[in-house]
Amino acid sequence: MAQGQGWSENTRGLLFLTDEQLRKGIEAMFFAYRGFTAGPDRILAEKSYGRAHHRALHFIQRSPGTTVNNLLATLGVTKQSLNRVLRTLIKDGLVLNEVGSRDKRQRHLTLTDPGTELERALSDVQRDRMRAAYRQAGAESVHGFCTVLEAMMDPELKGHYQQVSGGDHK
Amino acid sequence: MAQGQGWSENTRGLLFLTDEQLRKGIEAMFFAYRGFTAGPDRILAEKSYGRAHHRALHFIQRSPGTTVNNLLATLGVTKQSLNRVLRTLIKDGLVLNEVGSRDKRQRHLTLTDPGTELERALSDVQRDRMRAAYRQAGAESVHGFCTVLEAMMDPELKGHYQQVSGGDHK
DNA sequence: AATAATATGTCAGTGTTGTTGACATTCCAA
DNA sequence: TTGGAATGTCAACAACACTGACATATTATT
Repeated sequence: MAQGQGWSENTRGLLFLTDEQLRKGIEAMFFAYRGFTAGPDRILAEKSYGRAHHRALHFIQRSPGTTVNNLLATLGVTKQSLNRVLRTLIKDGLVLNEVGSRDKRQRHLTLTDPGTELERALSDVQRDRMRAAYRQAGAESVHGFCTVLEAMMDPELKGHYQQVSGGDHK
Repeated sequence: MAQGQGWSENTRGLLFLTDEQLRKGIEAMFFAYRGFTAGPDRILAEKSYGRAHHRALHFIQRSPGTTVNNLLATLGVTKQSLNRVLRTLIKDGLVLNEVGSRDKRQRHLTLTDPGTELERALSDVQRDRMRAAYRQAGAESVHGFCTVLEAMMDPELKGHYQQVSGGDHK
């Protein structure tokens, strides 16, 4: 259906993949990512924010009280780049910046009520689209989808992925 | 495995999806896309090109002789943005720009030998990663992966996806 | 106590990639 | 001939990434 057919395995259970099949997968990632970000992008444009703001809000929501260094590692950008985004979010009252109690060098980031609200709005449209795609594809496809995505991550990044969803960070 | 478990379907066969599961899927897309572009990005940085150049090379390779308007629709950017990228690729001798024979307003784009070579290099690292992820995940997962990605595209974009791989354009 | 390392913030400069808006040219078609 | 489509170009601007340098607390180490 998705790729026509032909995901054949050889005798050792290894997938046999033509360049053509791989290229289709590459394009699928490209086009799907466009659809994936289209909804949030529309909302962000109205408030003159960008994807960077969305990502910051998302991961602060995910790990309330996270530190700047934590965010940096997760997002994989420079501190100067993140700082520009955080500054506007703090100035606009969407993010709270509190000095750490144990280590006063650290700044703990949390969403304010308006911040939570915007994050929710962004998350809603993205989850709606995700949900629609998941339902259209079916449970088995969803499992495969996540398995491949996970295999596609940098091993280093995979840590952040697991970490954020699972236990607490230190 | 990928999402722990719990892709339950209700009596009407509809997926039951918690916000948490959907959020994980969103993060998976984010992290996976980083891994997806990491390889090409490294090569591009050396030649002081960007992702936009890669995308242009990819789709010209995919549809040799395509027109600027075709590329615009596929890439979803403005002609000014694409023009800047194409200009450098043409100037650098990676892309050939030929006036159409039937319609002389159109410019048909093809890769030169050096252009093919660079596209090949970019494509190689990306396909290698794709192949590794596919093999790690297995044939069934790959099918599900593509099914979900396709469902995630804008219906409008889905046309380009099918079109480019299948029959001729125009 | 002195020193080193860490965490954060900031300034200045640069580059890629996207956007609008305006305008010119070429050419097809009615 | 006129209208519109296809293409190219100019200027200006914004988002978001980068590097490099520097300042300031705070904590850790010696």
